[in-house]
Amino acid sequence: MHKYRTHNCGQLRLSDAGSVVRLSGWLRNRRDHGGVYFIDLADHYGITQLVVEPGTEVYDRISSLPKETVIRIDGKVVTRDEGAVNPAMVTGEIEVRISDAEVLGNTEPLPFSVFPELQVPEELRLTYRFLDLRKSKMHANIVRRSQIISAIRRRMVDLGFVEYQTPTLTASSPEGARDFLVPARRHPGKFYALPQAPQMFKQIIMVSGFDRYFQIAPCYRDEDARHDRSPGEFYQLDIEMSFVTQNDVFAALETLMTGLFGEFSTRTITQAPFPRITYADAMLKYGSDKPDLRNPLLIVDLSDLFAQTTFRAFAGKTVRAIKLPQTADKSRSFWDKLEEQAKQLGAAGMAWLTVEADGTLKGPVAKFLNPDSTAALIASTDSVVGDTVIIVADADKHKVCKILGPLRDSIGKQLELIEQDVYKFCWIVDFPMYELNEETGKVEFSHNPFSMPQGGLDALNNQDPLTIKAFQYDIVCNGYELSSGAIRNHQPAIMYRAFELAGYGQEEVETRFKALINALKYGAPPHGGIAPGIDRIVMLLADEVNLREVIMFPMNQNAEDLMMNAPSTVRPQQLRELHIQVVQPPQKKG
RNA sequence: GGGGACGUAGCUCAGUUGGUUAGAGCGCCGGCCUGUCACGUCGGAGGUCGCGGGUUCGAGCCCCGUCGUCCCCGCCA
Repeated sequence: MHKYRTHNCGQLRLSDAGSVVRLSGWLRNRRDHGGVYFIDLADHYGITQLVVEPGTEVYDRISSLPKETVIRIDGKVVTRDEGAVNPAMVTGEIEVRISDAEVLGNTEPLPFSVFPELQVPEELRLTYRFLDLRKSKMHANIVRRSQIISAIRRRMVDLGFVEYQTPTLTASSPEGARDFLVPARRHPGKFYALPQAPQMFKQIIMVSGFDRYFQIAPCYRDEDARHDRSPGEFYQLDIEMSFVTQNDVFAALETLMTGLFGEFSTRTITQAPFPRITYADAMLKYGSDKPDLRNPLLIVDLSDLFAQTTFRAFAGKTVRAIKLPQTADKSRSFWDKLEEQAKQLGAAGMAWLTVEADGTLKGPVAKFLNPDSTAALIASTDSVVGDTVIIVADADKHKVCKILGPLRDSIGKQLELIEQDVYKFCWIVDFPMYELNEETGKVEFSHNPFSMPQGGLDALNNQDPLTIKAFQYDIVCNGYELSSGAIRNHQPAIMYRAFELAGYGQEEVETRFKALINALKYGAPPHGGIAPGIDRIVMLLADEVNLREVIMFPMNQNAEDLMMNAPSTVRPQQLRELHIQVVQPPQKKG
């Protein structure tokens, strides 16, 4: 007999009744009935119920073991009585009568309950992650993550992609987020950087003639955390393709996503082709470049309607509205809270108007509307009796979006309008190539500087930079930006000009993006790609709100690994070897 | 860097207007129970109310500071 087990804890069935087996696992739970003692023995594969009677030597040995002790048992598989069958367990028709037992691993008192799976402070969970991961939900999430990644690889290969690896010790990238730096021992004062994404590598792979690249790529960015953004590191499904247009990239991703989400979920999934929404449209209708299309609410522009109004709060400003269907019966406090929320988002105020049975509008600003405007407002918001229209105005169009976008999300949730059990995908297209930095007044790249401007060199030479769009796109699912991507700028001449408009001279481009610009000079194919976030995909498919629930060993919000105690100080000798001297920031006075 | 919420037993939480000895459930320890599967039941141990200061006759509760966790803003080409 094997030293530890003949079967695992999820394996035994009715057909095994009568056989003598050996099992090992964690003592997850126990129930003492005086005359009979039950143990739930658990491992990666499942749970098997063990039974032992008091008065035996085995009982004395195991009846007082704490939960989560690792034990090995020998015993006979027996059929459970009809009334004792547990249909919720795959092993629920049998149990194992213990004849011998041995403790393989003792446990200290647990810092929290592994079973039942109660709520535990995040800090404790992360410190004792090995215990947290034993919980069935976490265990299932992590296994699911692995299956999803396997499926992605299989599907990518089926689509004709080949996985290539790229370095994780590379050069600091001049644009983008803060880098993680690694001191170079052999080069005092010089540093490697961990890649924020294999962006230049994957483009160079295309120049090298490999055509369809993918990689489950680790990416490192020194940014602060969000519920959908891990600090430090995360994984992207990095993709790049040669000789493609934007539609070719979309088609590949649509095939992957519908297949993948269909494989791992029973929810309804947007059918390909996914809706294409221009950036400008998305900002107007949803107040966001990552709209949650499960939310039926739309933002409507009423600026023209109020252009001539005597109401100073609206006159000459960007005025936009959301219609809240059948909300006339909402209490005053509902609207007050909503206005408070709008103010916290930066609004000067929020007006609301309810459509009355006689076709008039009721509300604090109704008096500023003549009958014609009233009718126009009702028409443009497509309102009927009992609907309420909320209105926000500001001289700054961006600000109105930043207020109404989150408000739209919040109202959708409050009114329970969010469609459940669906994955709604869309593409956001036609991102602007440049934007104006409000502080400096300078033109800057709004996204990836390597994107191909729509209209090419001609547009760069003859168009107002702020009106140039890029072949730059995002894929969005249920309000989460899964990825940005672009058709790249593969022509050095266009590249130099594009950077010139953003204030970079040719020499500067040569030094900062030396590898890429150099590669593009030696026969570069037109190419483009995208890089969906693996963690976010798994989070959506696992129906989790927080990324940490689908990552085995995540860092906390302060980018600390509480289990491994990272970051940590290092020995002085290590610093000397690396030619590093630590200068502590001045102490905050206490 | 800024804002918000939270911090009471190992865990989840309650704690009234500031008033006697700070409670409950789970877990833990001990007893009882032959069919449970979040078993039931009886009893017991377990507390610097995050920490420091202040107001007060009296602070878990009020004020100031500080630390920690999460969420948000900034940041994320």
